[in-house]
Amino acid sequence: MPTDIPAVVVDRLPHYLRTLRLMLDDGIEVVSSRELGEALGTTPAQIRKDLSYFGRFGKQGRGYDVSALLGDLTRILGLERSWPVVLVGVGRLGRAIITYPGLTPEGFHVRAAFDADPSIVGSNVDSVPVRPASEMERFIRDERIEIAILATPGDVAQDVIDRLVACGIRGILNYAPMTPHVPNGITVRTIDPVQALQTMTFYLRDSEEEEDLLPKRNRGRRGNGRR
Amino acid sequence: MPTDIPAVVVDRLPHYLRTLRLMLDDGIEVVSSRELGEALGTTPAQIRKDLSYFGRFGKQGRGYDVSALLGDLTRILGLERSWPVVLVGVGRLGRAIITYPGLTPEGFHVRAAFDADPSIVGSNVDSVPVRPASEMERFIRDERIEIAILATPGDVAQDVIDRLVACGIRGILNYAPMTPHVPNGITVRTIDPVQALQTMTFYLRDSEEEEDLLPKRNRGRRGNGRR
DNA sequence: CGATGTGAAGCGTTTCACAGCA
DNA sequence: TGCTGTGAAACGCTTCACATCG
Repeated sequence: MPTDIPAVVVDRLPHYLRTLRLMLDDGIEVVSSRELGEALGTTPAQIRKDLSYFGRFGKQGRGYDVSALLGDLTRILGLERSWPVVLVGVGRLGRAIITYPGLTPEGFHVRAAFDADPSIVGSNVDSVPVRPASEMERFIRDERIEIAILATPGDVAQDVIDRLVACGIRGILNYAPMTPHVPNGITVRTIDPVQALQTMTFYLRDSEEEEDLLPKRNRGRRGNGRR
Repeated sequence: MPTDIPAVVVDRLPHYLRTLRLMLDDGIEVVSSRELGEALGTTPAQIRKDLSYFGRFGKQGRGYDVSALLGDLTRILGLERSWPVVLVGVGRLGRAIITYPGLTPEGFHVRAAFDADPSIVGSNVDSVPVRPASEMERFIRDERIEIAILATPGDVAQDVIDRLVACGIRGILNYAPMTPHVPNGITVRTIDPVQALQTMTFYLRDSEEEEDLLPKRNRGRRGNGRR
């Protein structure tokens, strides 16, 4: 398996996974890169090139065996096993994340949640124990946890990130609206709905003028959001 | 203002905004591209190049006036006004989104929520009225709403997207775990924590072997997640 | 002198086009 | 014949390096 895969390629693999599962559920056994591309909104060439980074999975003249490719991608992404995670910050958002039923079926198990507020420490959220922030490092080290979900306010997020990294966390799913700084080798993904909305408004900016049917100075074609 | 801006550039502007606000709060009046780059985890060159797509905002020998640049970026992104949005799908996730206090201060106002379930139609979530899905199109058209937040189950999401697009929605913030298909000119941003986690596991995949201190065949440097 | 704005170079990703194989 | 896998071309983004100017 090649040692340097473009990050954009890795980012697309979960999409492939999801679509292949749907196809398997529909009883589709073989799929061509053209068909997969249509389902995913990409080009056949991109799918073939992406997969070629990891090996040769197709049968010429036929396409890809859905079930086999599903298995291969699952293994490539490291999803044949389950992953324990911790959550930091048990506010409104943190609770919603713990309660979200989509993580467990994908193999991500929230083992503990941490918060600085003594009034909620000791309680349970959806059977996940809330522990004091001071015990965070020990728990992560003892349980050999590598993934953390961060749902604290933005102003303490960087401190928490530094602590997480120091005790062995290697992947952080960040819900705090801030710019995370981490050393090389640590993967951070930030989920930020406001940021997403703020990029959309750029493209919507002055559309009301167009809607008013006033044929002003001809507005040039503006780039649209990808996908 | 140029008519074709790379999408990656637009995606970064909200980050710039956020950081500039923090700097303004800290009383910083002037910032150089080097300082901004450090705060953002990018290079000075990228910031200068990004900004250059929209005009000339800096003073040579000095840097950028924080407050002025903030205003310019706010205008560029179309954020000097507030944006009405609708939410579709009032399940656990939909409620969490409505309840999330971060949208309103940024100027995004959820005007109505829609759901097919008659048992919740007519209720309010955090003072947002839940209306029947059948009234969705009329409401969007009457109120001239351009942005929708989608929080339905994945299997109905594409149908909803088609309806949204048909009645004038131009930007969709998609929380459904699926691949959205939209015509050109419609902006979709998908928020998918599972996808984010699944890309992280790729980089963590076989780290336990390394941890076990068994000096196996030398493992090459593997690419890490950007940022 | 210090920092911007920007052509041009460098680099990474996507697309093309076709050889090779079932 | 049909579709994969893949070098090579095309494209787009990032980085460089410097002329320019307060």
